[in-house]
Amino acid sequence: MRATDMTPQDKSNDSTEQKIFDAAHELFVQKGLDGAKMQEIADRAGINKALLHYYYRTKDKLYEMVAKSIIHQGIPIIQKTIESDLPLEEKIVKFVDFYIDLIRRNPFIPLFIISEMNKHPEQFMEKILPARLPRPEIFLKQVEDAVAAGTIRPINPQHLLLNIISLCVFPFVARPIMQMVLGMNKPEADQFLKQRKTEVTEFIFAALRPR
Amino acid sequence: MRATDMTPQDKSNDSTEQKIFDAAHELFVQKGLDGAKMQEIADRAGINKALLHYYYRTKDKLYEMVAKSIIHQGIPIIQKTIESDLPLEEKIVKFVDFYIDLIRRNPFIPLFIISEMNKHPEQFMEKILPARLPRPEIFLKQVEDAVAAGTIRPINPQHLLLNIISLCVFPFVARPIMQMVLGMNKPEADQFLKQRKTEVTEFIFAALRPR
DNA sequence: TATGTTTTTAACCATTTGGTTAAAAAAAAT
DNA sequence: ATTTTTTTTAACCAAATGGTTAAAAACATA
Repeated sequence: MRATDMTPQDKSNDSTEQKIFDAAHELFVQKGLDGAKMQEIADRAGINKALLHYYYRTKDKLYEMVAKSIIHQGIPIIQKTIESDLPLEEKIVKFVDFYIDLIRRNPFIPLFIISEMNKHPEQFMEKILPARLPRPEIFLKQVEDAVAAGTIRPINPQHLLLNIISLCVFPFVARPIMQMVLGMNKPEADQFLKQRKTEVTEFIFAALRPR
Repeated sequence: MRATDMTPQDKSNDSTEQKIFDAAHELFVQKGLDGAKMQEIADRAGINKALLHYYYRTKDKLYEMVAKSIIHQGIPIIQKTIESDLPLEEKIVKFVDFYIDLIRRNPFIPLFIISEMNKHPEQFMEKILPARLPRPEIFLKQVEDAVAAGTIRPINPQHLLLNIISLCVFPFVARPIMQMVLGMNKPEADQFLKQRKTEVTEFIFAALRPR
């Protein structure tokens, strides 16, 4: 059984193993490895705590499987887009489109990654992060070529990639405090974040327009 | 005694109270409220655990004082710049300059805020976040006026503010994974992050240039 | 020097935590 | 129908955790 076989899903007709996984997924996302407790996971799954150990052996193993599943929900979309042969402009549009959609539906993904990556760096890097990460070489080359051809303003490709990801991710990660600073209630903030896709795309292309 | 009276500082000739605060600051930053343990804090401070309670009464109170101190290290610089009467262009340059400097020296500030804000939302919002947050009204008005005057490309002021902050903060928050995706070692990543200030400023002004 | 106050220590406490165990119950195989 | 295997239960365990207590030590004052 691999991490990709066990993902969060609909709750009806669940096996005990799936019930545990779903409960753990929710609690690890909300409270992280240290904050989520085994008894709490058992309560949420509606099972006896000893079953956690029967099916997953230790808290760490359960956590690692959940964490891998979360990573697996986020990384392939980046990979598919960044590594594709689409023309640069189309690639940027699609990346922003897909990535913001993904994060709007699953804001826990970047939140979890950032938090746990910094709280448990060794465990994260050595046990959770997949061996194969998205490779940006095609994208970087495309940016270089576009700069050389004069179709975009001169810019360091790595900084451009980082800018694109920053603009997509950060607003969702910092949502609570940004909402307060901008004086928005929840529906207003929802509406505001709905606009991110077009705002980010426009901002990036404006920034890339040759002089 | 207020949170502003107790900040992390040089370790020589410390009072016991300061030693505790410094140790707690380090450990809460590294591991968060749930991950940092009182005995661990006492060990790091080189004191007997009972003193934690003598000086700070409970873990929660110690945490809240440390958290307030961390917030206090980050927010005033935003406030001072955003709320100043500087012309818009100069305000953006100074904001990016000061803010990236602050985060480069203290990457724990946004990391702590994002992580703890999402792990303990009620405690964060009700006990830690100051009543007075930076007010963006002057900045937003300046952007509107510049758009109306045609000195910058039409853009929603709130999105612009969010874009600026995203570009400044996110690379430091996501450093470990971005470093791996971009295939950099630590010195290379340090050098790369050194360039953020000019890259971000250029990117923003390019994005704002009227058509 | 004696007294009062503050700080520190070491032992202790009740609860929580991740994990174990053996028996009972349920499911599967013969 | 019986036996074997798997799943579940409830009780238990040792260590960890945040916190308490009373006495000793250190400091300050008269």
